[in-house]
Amino acid sequence: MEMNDGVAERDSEKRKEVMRSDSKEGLEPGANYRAYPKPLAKYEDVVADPELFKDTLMKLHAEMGTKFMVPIIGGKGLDLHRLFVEVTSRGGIEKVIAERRWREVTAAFSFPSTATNASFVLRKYYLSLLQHYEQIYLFGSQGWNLPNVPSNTSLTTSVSSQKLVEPVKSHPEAQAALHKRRRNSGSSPTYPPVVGVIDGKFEHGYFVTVTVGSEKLKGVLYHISDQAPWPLVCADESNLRSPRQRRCRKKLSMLDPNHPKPNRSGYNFFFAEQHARLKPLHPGRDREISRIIGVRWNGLTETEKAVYQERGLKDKERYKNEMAVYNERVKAGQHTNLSPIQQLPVQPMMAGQTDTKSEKVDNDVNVTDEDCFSSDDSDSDGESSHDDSEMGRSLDRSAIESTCLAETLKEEDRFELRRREDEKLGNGA
DNA sequence: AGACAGCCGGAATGTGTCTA
DNA sequence: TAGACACATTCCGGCTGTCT
Repeated sequence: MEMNDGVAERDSEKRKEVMRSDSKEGLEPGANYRAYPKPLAKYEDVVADPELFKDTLMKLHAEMGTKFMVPIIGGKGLDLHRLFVEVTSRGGIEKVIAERRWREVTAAFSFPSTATNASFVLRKYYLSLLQHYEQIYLFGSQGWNLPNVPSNTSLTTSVSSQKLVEPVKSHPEAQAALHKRRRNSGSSPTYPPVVGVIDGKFEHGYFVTVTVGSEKLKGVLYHISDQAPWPLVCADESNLRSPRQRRCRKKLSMLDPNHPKPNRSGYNFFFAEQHARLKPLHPGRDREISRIIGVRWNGLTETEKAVYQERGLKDKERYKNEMAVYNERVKAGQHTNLSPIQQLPVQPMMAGQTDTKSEKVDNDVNVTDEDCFSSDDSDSDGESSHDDSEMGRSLDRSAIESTCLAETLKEEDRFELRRREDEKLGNGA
């Protein structure tokens, strides 16, 4: 087995710590609370001894009254011990899913090429056969809540235990599927508003107080990723290198619809104009269009360029003025839509899920921090490359009911109109 | 690094159907 | 009913160029 993943090991230890401390005060036994059987061995022991693993796993299923069998994949019995080791050595099922490492896990089994959906099947079996086992032996969890409890009312439980409330729904794909179904059905459940306040921070997460409707709950948001614990913060912009991180930065600038749109250069205006002209002539050949525009730009005389550069200068001036007004507003403490992080609506989320594309999917009403701040994923991020059509799709998909995003869009629309008017004025002049 | 545009293709995942 | 398979869907980075 490869427990050479020191980071994963440390993560496990930290998760255990959180679970332990949390289980003392956070996971309050309720009507749906079920205590786990005591572990019969240490995690290290079951990892080292496949027989002990099998024995303890069967006993667990017997005690919990759940069905246990060795699944057949690709004509062979699935090595559950290996599956358990592969997954837990990567930090557990949640982390594997969140970090999209199922492929790695699947690769460890050398399934025949005919088993095309092996990773999907592996995950299915892990969830049904090993998830509780993982909770007990890896995380030291002492209990869990039965499904049917509205998941959004259970942030009082630890993050890890909360994910057990509706384990299937907690996973990105399942959430995506869920959302898909919701989209198809055209209906969505309504949840009470959830507002979270960060009480404190520790190395791998935050202590939070969450108000769910009229209920005040305390809990832990645990980030198990090796990356920055709060991807939306992007505090250190010097580290913003990858496109994903760049998008975080853009996202932040997009957050506040009152933030002036950065000025565009003369070339930007030229590009937009030429693109609109060339698009019908070269459908589906955008890269070529870009290249042509570049050639054309270089072929312009200084006088011709000056026309666009003048527009660029005007836009620069516009940006300068708007920024001055904006900065004054910020100084005066007037509203920008950029809420202090402590006041952000917080979606109950599971450990390691801060970077998954689907968590907001699970939230049809409330706005998650992801909706507004995600550095990643979420096609609603308004990435330049997925502009209008993508935005429309994403709205349709997930955020149409999101107050924050809807407001943001309204503001953006207004601003866009303003921008276009400016442009017209620029053209007229 | 991000602004402008938006399609392409790979990867991951979901879903439906067929077979033993 | 589980497994295998094919197809559909979704996501996201990359690509083009130049400028600020």
